[in-house]
Amino acid sequence: MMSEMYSYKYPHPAVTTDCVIFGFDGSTINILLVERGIEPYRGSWALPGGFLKMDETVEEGALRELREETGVSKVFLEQFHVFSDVKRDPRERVLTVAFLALVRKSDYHVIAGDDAANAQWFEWDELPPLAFDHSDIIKLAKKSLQQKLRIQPIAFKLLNNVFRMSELQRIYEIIHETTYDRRNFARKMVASGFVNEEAADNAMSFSAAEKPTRGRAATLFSFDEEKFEKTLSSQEWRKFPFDF
Amino acid sequence: MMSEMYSYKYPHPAVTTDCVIFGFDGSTINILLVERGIEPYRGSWALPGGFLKMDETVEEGALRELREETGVSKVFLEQFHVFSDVKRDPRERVLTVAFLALVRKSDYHVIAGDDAANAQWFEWDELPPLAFDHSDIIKLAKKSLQQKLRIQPIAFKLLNNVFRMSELQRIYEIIHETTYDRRNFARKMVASGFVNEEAADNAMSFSAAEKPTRGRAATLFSFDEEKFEKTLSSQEWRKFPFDF
DNA sequence: GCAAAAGTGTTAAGCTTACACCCATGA
DNA sequence: TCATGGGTGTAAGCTTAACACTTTTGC
Repeated sequence: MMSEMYSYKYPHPAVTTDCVIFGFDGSTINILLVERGIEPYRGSWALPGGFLKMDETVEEGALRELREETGVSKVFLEQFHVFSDVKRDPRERVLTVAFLALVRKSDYHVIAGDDAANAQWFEWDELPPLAFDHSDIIKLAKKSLQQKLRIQPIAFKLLNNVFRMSELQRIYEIIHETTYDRRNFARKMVASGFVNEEAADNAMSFSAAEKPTRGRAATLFSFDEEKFEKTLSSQEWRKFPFDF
Repeated sequence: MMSEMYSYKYPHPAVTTDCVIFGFDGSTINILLVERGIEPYRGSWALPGGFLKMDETVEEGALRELREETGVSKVFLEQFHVFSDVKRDPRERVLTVAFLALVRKSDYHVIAGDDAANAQWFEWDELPPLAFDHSDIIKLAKKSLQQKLRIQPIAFKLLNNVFRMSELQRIYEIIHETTYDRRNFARKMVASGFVNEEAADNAMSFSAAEKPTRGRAATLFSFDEEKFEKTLSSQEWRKFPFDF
C-alpha cells in the first residue's frame, strides 16, 4: 500500500482544471455541463474538468480533459482564475485552475466521458444547481468573458469562419447585456478594417452559417485574423477597434 | 522520517505564490525583487513568494508573503496567471500562482525576509537576470497591468489619496508606452466625474505627494472611489471612463 | 535668470447616436 | 399575405486631438 503512495515533506494540495465551455448556436450562448457519475456530488451537474497530471501544464491538462470529453481540439482556451477556498472540495484540499473555452456549438459533438454520466448544453442564464463552487466559477467566467470581449476580438471564436453580421451583433448584445442599432454596429465593425464582406460564391463554399428559417438572405462576413494579428504586433493602433 | 511525510495516492504538485509588486515613486514604476538566500538560484534576484499553506487560499498566501517581507497590509493584490511548466523548478514539480500588487512606493518599507538575502526596487525596464521563469512572469504581469488599466481604475492604487495630475498622467504614459497632451488628459479625467480637485487646505492636511524639486506648485486631485464603486454597481454606464 | 512644472481655450475633424422605410424570403 | 430578417443614409451632438504662450518656483 505504502509503495503506491506519493510522499512529500510538506503537504501539497491537489490541483484540478475546470472548463467553462461557451458555445454559440446562432442565437443563444450556452454552457456545457456534465452530470457527475461519481461521488462526491454524484448526479449533480458540474463543469467538465479533472486532476492535473504531473507531466502536463495546466493548459495541456485542460485541453486533454476537453478532448477526452468531446473530441474537440482546436478551440480558444484561456485560464482566468484559480479557485482555492480551503473547503471547496469535501475530500481533500483541492485547488482548481478555471479555464474558459469558446466554441462553435455546431462543431461540438457532445459525448459523455469516463466520470460523467451525461453531458448537456444549458442556456447560460438557465443553469441547474451545480456541484462544488462551480456556480461561482461560472459567474466569474461570464464576467471575465465580458471584460475580455472589451479588449480582445474573441467574439469571432464563437462563430464560423463566415458569419452573418446579425450573429456577431447577437454575441455582443448577449455578453454585454444591451442592444445596438444594426446599422451603426455593422458600420463600426466594417470600419475596423478586420471584418470583411465575403463574395457570395466564396461564402457558399464555406458552407457557412446555418440558414435562418425566414427572411431575406444575409450578406456574409469574415474576420481577417491574420491582418489583425499583424496590426496588433506592429503596434500601429492605440484603441481596441471592437469596443462596443 | 516517514512519519513526518505527507502521502497521497496520486502525485500532487507543489504550489507557490509569486508576487510582482509594482511601486510608483512619482516618476518611474519599479518592481520589488529579492535576492535569494537559499538554493536553488541562491544569489539570483527573484520575485517575492513562497509555498502555499494548506489552511489558506492563494490570495491569503500571497498576502502573507507580502506581509512577511514588507509589513504592508492594505494593497491592491490580484492573481493574473498560473505558471505550470513541468520543469520550471529544478527541485520538484512546482506550479505558481502569480499575483500583481500595486503600492505607493513611499508607503513601502523594504526589509529582507527569511529566505531573502536582500530586497530592492528596480526600474521596470532595467531588471537584473532573474531566477526560475520569473522574467516570463514579469513580462506577462506588465501586459496584464496594461490590459487591466484599460478596464479598471487601478492607476490610483499607485498614488497617494491626493496626487498631482501629472503623476497620474505619468502612470498612464509609462504603462501604455505613449504620451498624452496635458490639457486633454486632465480634461478627460475630470470629465469622468471621479477625479476631483482638492481644496488647497484639505490637500495640505493629507501631507500629500512629495514636492517636486522645482517648478510651480500643482493643484492636487483625489479619486472618488466611493462614487466610482456606487456608479459601477448601479450599472449606469457602459463605457469605462478611464480608457486612455 | 533660467530651467522645470503647471496653468489656460479654441477649433477642426472624426466618431457616435438616433432614426424609418423598403425588400426578399419562407411559412 | 404576413411575419421575419436584412438592406440602406443622413444629420445633430459629442468627443477627441492638435496646438503655444504665460506664470510660478527653486536652484
